[in-house]
Amino acid sequence: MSELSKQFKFQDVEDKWLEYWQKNNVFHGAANPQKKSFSVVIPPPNVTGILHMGHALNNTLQDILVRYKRMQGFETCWMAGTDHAGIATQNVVERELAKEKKTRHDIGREELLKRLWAWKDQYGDTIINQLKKIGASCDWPRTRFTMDQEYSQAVQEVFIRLHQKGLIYRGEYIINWCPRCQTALSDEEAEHQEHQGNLYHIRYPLQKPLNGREWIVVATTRPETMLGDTAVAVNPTDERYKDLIGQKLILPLMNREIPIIADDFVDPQFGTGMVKVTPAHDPNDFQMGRRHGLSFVNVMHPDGRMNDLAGEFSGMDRFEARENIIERLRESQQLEKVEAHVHSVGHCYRCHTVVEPYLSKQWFVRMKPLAEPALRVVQEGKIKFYPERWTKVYTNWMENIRDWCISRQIWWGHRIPAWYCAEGDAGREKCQEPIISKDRPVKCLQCGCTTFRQDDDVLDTWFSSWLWPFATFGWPEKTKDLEYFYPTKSLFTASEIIFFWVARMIMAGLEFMDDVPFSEVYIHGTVRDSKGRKMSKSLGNAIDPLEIINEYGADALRFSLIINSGQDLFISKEKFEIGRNFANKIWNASRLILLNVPEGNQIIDLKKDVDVRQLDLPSRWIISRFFTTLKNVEQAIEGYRFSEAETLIQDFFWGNFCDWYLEISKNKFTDSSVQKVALGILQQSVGMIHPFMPFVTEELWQHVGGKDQRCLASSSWPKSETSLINAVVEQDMQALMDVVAVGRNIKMNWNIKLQQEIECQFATEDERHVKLLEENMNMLKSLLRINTFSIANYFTKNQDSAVGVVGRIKFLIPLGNLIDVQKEKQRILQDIQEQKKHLTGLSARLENQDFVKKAPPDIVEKDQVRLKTLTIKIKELEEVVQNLG
RNA sequence: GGACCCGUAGCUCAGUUGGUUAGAGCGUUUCCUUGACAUGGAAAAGGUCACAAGUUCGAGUCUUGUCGGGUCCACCA
Repeated sequence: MSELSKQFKFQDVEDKWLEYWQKNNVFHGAANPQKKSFSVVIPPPNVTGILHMGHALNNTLQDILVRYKRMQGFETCWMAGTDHAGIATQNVVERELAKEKKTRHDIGREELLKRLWAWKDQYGDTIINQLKKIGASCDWPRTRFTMDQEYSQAVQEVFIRLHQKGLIYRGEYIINWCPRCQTALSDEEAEHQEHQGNLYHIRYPLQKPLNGREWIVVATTRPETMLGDTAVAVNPTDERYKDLIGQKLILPLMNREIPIIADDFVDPQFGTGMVKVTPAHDPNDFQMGRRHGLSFVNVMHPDGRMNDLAGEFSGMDRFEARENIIERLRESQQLEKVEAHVHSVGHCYRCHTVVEPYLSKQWFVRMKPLAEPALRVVQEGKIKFYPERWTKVYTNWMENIRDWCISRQIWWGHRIPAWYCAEGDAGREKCQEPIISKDRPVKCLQCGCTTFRQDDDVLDTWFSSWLWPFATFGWPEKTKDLEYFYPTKSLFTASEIIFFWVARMIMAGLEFMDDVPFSEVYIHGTVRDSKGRKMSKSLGNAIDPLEIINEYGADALRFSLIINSGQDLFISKEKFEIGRNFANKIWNASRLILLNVPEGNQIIDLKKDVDVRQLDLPSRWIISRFFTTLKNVEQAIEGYRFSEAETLIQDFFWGNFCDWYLEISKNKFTDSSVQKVALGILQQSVGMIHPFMPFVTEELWQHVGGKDQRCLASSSWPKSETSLINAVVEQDMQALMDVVAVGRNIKMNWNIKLQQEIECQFATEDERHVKLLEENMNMLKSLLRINTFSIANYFTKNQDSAVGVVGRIKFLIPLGNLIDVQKEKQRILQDIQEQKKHLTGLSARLENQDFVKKAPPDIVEKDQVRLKTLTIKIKELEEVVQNLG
């Protein structure tokens, strides 16, 4: 058998296996009626994306499940791809353009698109290649892009269908406007953050003084919008202002006459109880404007500068205008006061500029009809969230859903399939409604004109992402793959994406496929640094997964990320040692076995190829432990408890197999049954660990997996053999391990070297224990270095021995003149005291009639047994003290 | 304003439906290079389970409140 290096050199194997898996098409899945299907779609990263820890976590989780299912024999497809990420990508290319001192308007739409596609061709695969490095077993040849030809067809189809159903409309409303990106955003794309601002109290003079009042005071956080005020509102029930309703005010700085109106919306408690109404710059004011037939005065350019309707402030940036307006009001004594005021301000999720509520004509999706079925499938349990609490977040959003603004004033994206005829553009009343069509219309049915202009806007990126689970399989065509792989099984994502993507995919799936897009949604945490801050490039606290792969290996990255994953993950570089060390441990355990097992082995079936009844206790024990672990690992994976699965694996492989079984077996490798068991457990373990650490296991499989085997990635998951789980064996072995541990403790206590041989005397009243000790004395000898031993029923009086007690097994280790009798006595007396404390508690509980009567009988019985054992133990310890003299 | 999560060893976290003397990894201390591995082995120290009240025979676990930390939602002029 080939020699392994002393350490696992991940550098030597990772690329080799990536290439092998790829070449042999191991990750490809295709419609196969003979097998059950298992499919997952990747959350498509932005084409502009660079792999960060969040991606690494997200994709490792998916990969564990996908590899596990593939090994279990499912026909597996993990759909890969990227998202065109409209605003983000356009921003990147526009920044490049800016270096040439040009804007997109200088070069025009077509030229910009050319550059965008060129950028995509050059850099678009970056993240895909990075994902491959972590071992993600996606069906890579299928890799889709949300602006692929076929995918775009699906997007247009969806737009047209929804429009036909009356679920898409166009209209003038207040939307979130990013003055920097110069586009509309959806409500989800405006991130609200608490902001320490001011509440400005401003005097608006009455046209005619009334009841001694010359002015009224309004409070606002955005004084610049006052230039577009067309009314001031009070609550109709507010006694203070009843007489003012219907009066006129003179808008300061603009000298425009505006009315005082009454509206229920106004909260008399807030501010002064009088609200300035700016219908073109605030969603509430917009509603009031509609209710009261006010005019809509837009005072801002799309780039956030004040426009011609802003009078003397025209041309100023909105925040500059704010300063100037306040200054002017102060000068004219119309600024009554300024209060500090914390309120939340929306920011563009792409460039973090403060968004402006802005009046403009946009396209919207009517959401209520789509939300209702999507809500139902979750309530009925057809889709489950893990952890379950996210159900509530989802439900809450769905129940309060608002219409979705889907048009964007950028150029990178799916152009809206709406066409305007020349007559309509010229103002012809009947031709105002656009024609919805994939292709340019031939003739306007209203006026007969043949000149058309396509809508300039493109669709929100998420308007294509929400089709991902079926558009990637060829929808609207009824492809075999679509039929076979839809619906998918699981979706893995972070909580921020629930509204953007998860919720909308569910709506789209139900609307267009008449079925849920997936049945289980796993929400994982956010990766943070060791101080709990979100990892970000700008903070400079990000740990680059690729750097970790270079330094510690991909397996280490994967294993360490998952085992640390709780709600959020707090990551520092040292944490990746966990995975590196474990990979190395697996490697070296294999090395030990390979050095001792002859070449040419087959895969060992621990049930058929080994007769368990012939095996010694440690072998039966490790087999039982393996199948216990396997069962628990399976349950953990199925329950999306991946970190638990890894803990189970590590406990078994390191804590049981390496620390005990291999230690015991080291000197017994001449025994062919030991060879078989050690190799068999190793083979099965390597399979069990593969979904978590694909590289080291695949490499080892070539050495331990026998001849002519398929690669591990396409092999079978270990077969569960619960009949080989044996609780009695596990208990017996545990007792012997405890003896060893207590014995080592004694040695350590008395400064006896671990490898120094000792004598031992055992005492136990239980015949079974006597047998157990005698049969396994060889094992104890090798682990405790027992020289001679005897088994007695009673200890004779001794002056020179340390004593250990494990359950009902008691043992003496003669120490000769090494022992300090007083010290040993002291130690035991202390132990007795400790035990007595527990005894007191236990007997108090058992004397409590309420406990005896009300607690379940098995619990009471357990405690009674415990009491008995403890009593004997104390008695024996006291005996020992007496014997010490 | 509403909803949610977290608080267990110096650090990061486990702790199933309430039921032994609350666990692990890292870190710390002591010992050990004997051919699988020092990316290793052995042993040890370290906890009033944030606090308070309640339910219960029994609470880290359930309820309520308090304090501390975090997240999300909302038409917060």
